[in-house]
Order: sequence, then structure tokens, then C-alpha cells
Amino acid sequence: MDQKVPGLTKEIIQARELVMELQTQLNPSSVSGNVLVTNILSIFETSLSILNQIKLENESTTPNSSMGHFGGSLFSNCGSDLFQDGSRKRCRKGIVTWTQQVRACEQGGFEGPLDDGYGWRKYGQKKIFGATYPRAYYKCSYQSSQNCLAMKQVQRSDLNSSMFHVTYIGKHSCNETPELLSGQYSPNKQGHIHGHSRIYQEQRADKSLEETYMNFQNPTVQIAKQKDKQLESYPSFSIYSTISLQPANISSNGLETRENHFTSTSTKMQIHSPSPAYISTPTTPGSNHFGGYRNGEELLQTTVDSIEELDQMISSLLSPVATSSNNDHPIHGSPWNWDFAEDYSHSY
DNA sequence: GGGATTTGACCTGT
DNA sequence: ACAGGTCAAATCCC
Repeated sequence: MDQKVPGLTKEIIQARELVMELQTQLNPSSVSGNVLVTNILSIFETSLSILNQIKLENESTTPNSSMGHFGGSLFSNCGSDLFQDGSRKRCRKGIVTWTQQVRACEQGGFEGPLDDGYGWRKYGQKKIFGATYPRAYYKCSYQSSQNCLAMKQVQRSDLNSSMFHVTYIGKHSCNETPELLSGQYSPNKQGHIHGHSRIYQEQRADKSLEETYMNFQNPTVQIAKQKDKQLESYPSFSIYSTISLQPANISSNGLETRENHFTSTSTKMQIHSPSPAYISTPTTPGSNHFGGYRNGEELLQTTVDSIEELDQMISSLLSPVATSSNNDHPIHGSPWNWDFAEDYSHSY
């Protein structure tokens, strides 16, 4: 098997390039077409991650990775968190952690702040051994004022530089609710966070995102950037996260069986949403749902049976209804099922 | 002025 | 010993 990994990796990379080429020839107005292509690319990304992990496991003397991988998200069971780069994450007992893949699209403009509407404060950035790009560490802005212990780590994918791996650690205990889903997280709306206007906050977030992106894009950039910050002309891009529409097949030990990613690609779909962490979802095992999560709490879920329905859902998400400022549930009238799912909680 | 980010130093787990 | 994670002073930016 391990001898075949390089060949298989090469084949997948070739296929991915072909799909990328196909994507450039797609009609931009074809939502479902773009969704499918994006989903295929995401599957390639996942496949490459798996192959890389297999390779790392074969190379290491500790082959027992206990990382579960669900769709675009990775759940840690905290036994031996083996990352893509082969590094291990410190075990955090009793704390929910999950990873999601967030796509950065260089062609687009900024669709909004990098993060999920919560306020994050960057407290560190570290070069990770064996990884091309550094990992950035964030804490909830309200850690000190509200003792919120939520954190996240952002690292650009080595295998697909347009993808970021975002690891959320812990749930928010602060009172601040993300405003994107409630329609208040609009660049045109003002609010105040800790004495700063929302606009200022978003400008900071956008700048942070931009700089973070540049750091991840080229680890050496930050040195030059520091000297020449005002003169740098950065490319614009937007961040999209993935939504898994089909749950991963889960084996008896609770971990996804990898083969099923390949055999069920016709029904396992992902769409990219302009609202990053809100709609992205670690797929809940064992249910055929389309869910959204917000820092560990599932926001919504529904079942998708057809492309038409998917289109309708996307339209709902992108419609003005979804950005109405006074809705507790901003996607009224959409085919979403607002029954909140059981906590998928992966506390260990 | 004050909050956020940067980054080298330090801490901690393996 | 080493690598990941965190701290905190310096710096940035509004």
C-alpha cells in the first residue's frame, strides 16, 4: 500500500489540476456546477490529506493515529492527535476541539472577516516543524472580560495552499453571539465591541486576514512585510468554508472509513459559503443532514436530496432574507430545518 | 490613548 | 532534547 501512495498522490494531483481547469471554464452563474467542482476539489484535498497521513504514519514508528476525519472537519479524540504535518497536539481533556478546512479563493474579493463573527485576538504564531506555513493562535477577545476560554488555530494547508485548517478549541462561554447569521455582521452596519466600532473591528479583521494570508502564503513574506508594510500590495481573496452535505461513513470505532469518501462522492457534496465558520460543519456521524456549526454548537440542519434543493438553499443563504438584521433565525422561508441537533460534542 | 498584532523568550508535554 | 503552545514587551494602527 505505502509503495503505491506516491503514484496515487500524483494521479490525484493531476485530476485536481484538470478539475481546476474545468472550473475556469465554468459559467460563474452556474451555482450548482461550481458547487460540484468545488466539492470535487475538496474531496481531492481530503484524499491528499489522507494519503499524506498514511505516508507519515508509515514513516513514523507510532502508526496509531486516532484522528477522526469527518468531511471537511477533523475531530480530535485526544488520544494521539496526529496532524497533517505529523506533529502532535497537546491533549486537552474535557475540551471540545474540531478542525475545519477553510478555502481561500484568491480570485474573489473580501467577503467578510476571516473569522466567524466572534472576536478573536491573535496571541501567537509558530513555525511548525515539517510544515511549510506557520500556525497562528487565537483566543476569544472576551477571555479576560468574560473568562471565555475558546481558542482557535489557523494553519495553511501544505497540500493545497488555497486551504486553511482551522482548529477550534473549546466552546465560547462569552455572551457575544456571532452576528453573521443574525444578519448584523454586515460591513455596512455599525456596532460596538469593547469600545471599538464594528467597522473598525472589521477593518482590523480584514487586515488581519490579509496579513495572515500573506504570512501563510509565503512564510518569508512577514519579514519583508514588516519593513515595507505600507507599500505592499496584497492580492485580494475571500475565505470560504466547506459544508458537508453527506455524513461520512463511520466505522464501528467511531472513525470514518476512508474508502467511503471515494465510493460515495456522488452524494457527498460540499458547498462553499461566504460566511465562514457559521455554516461550515463538521458532519454529524450517522445522520443525513446539512448542518451548520458555530463554535461547537450546531446551528441548523436539514437534508438535501437534490441539486435543485441545494440551489434553493444556497439562494436562501445568499438572499437578503439571510442578512435581515432583526431575525433571530435569519433564514426564515428557507428549506432549513431549525431543529437543533444533538450536540455532536467530542469532549474527551 | 488604547486595543490588536508581532515575535522572541519561556513553559510544558512527550 | 525537541516541538508545540503561551506569554508579554514592543510595535502597529485607528
